[in-house]
Amino acid sequence: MTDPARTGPPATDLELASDLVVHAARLVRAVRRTLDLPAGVRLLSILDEHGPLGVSRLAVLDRCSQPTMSAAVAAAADRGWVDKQPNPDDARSSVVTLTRAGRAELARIRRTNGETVAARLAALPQHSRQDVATAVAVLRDLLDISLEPHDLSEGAAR
Amino acid sequence: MTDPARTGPPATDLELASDLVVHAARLVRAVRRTLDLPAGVRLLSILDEHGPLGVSRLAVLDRCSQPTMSAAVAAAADRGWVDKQPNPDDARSSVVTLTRAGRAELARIRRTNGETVAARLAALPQHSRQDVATAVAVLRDLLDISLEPHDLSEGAAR
DNA sequence: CGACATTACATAGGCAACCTATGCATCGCC
DNA sequence: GGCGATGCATAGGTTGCCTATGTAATGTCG
Repeated sequence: MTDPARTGPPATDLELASDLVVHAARLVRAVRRTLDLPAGVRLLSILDEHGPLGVSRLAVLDRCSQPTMSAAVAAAADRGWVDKQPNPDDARSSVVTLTRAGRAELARIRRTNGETVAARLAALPQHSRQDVATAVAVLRDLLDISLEPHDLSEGAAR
Repeated sequence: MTDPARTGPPATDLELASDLVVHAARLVRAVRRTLDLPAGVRLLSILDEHGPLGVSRLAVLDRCSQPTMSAAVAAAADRGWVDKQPNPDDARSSVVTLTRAGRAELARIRRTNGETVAARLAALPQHSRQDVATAVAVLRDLLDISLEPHDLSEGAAR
């Protein structure tokens, strides 16, 4: 298994953190190849989590640029997954809402992808369901703190 | 924080597995934006782990197509990170080897990326080092079993 | 109330990473 | 020697994402 020529087994915090990213990248591509992972899924996922939002705020939450999110919203709107209306309180901004069809599409993708991944996880006796939850939590929290600390956190609540 | 309109909090195995992929995708893009994550890193990482290999085998290990790996190898060879020689035992195939410079480059990227990610992880008191190790293991093992079951698993070592 | 910075979004243009399809040379085998 | 299988390269096209920039609406301030 181990090759004597390798630099060293992943042991340090640095290698661990680096490996986290590398393996995440591999997983994403592997999923994109075999399953169905359009970029718009993340948009639907955010709207499902946070409710209606404007484009810029969506971009921040997805850690992408505003033009990228504009395109994603336009594409999703074309397919009827989201509804984009001008904000009545601010003519500059929009309000993007998850439609019923979008919710169904999100559920469909979650189901298909989830089934595959869950099946593979089930074949790994060394990893409990709790381990997967831990992995998800690590990834999520890792991103949360990489945002601007004060402004974007759901301005609706206040 | 929670919005009453949302479909539901991630609870089922399916949603958990799906969220794993979505969050992984977000992390990868977030890292690509701020840090340095050229595609070739994965190639170097594989060579570091497994030692010299041919292009097709590398592609399988990285879960990418063979042409993609051919391009990655060519790019890495241009920069002196790998050495590509014809296989003396089989004129069809090549043997790609990690050079000293490639090893150094891999160490550099692991250091810079690792420092950033590790620093952010350190700012998350709710996640232990063990949690990160768990996350890495889940991602890695998840990919291991998605391969052909018998042939490619470093047939050399055993 | 008019000038000016700020904010929210759209558009233009381009690049990087991948993929499928296909061609070519070699190897294994009968 | 013919023939399928294997290893790799090339061609062509798609997706995803970025920076730079323009435009319109909003807040601010003299």
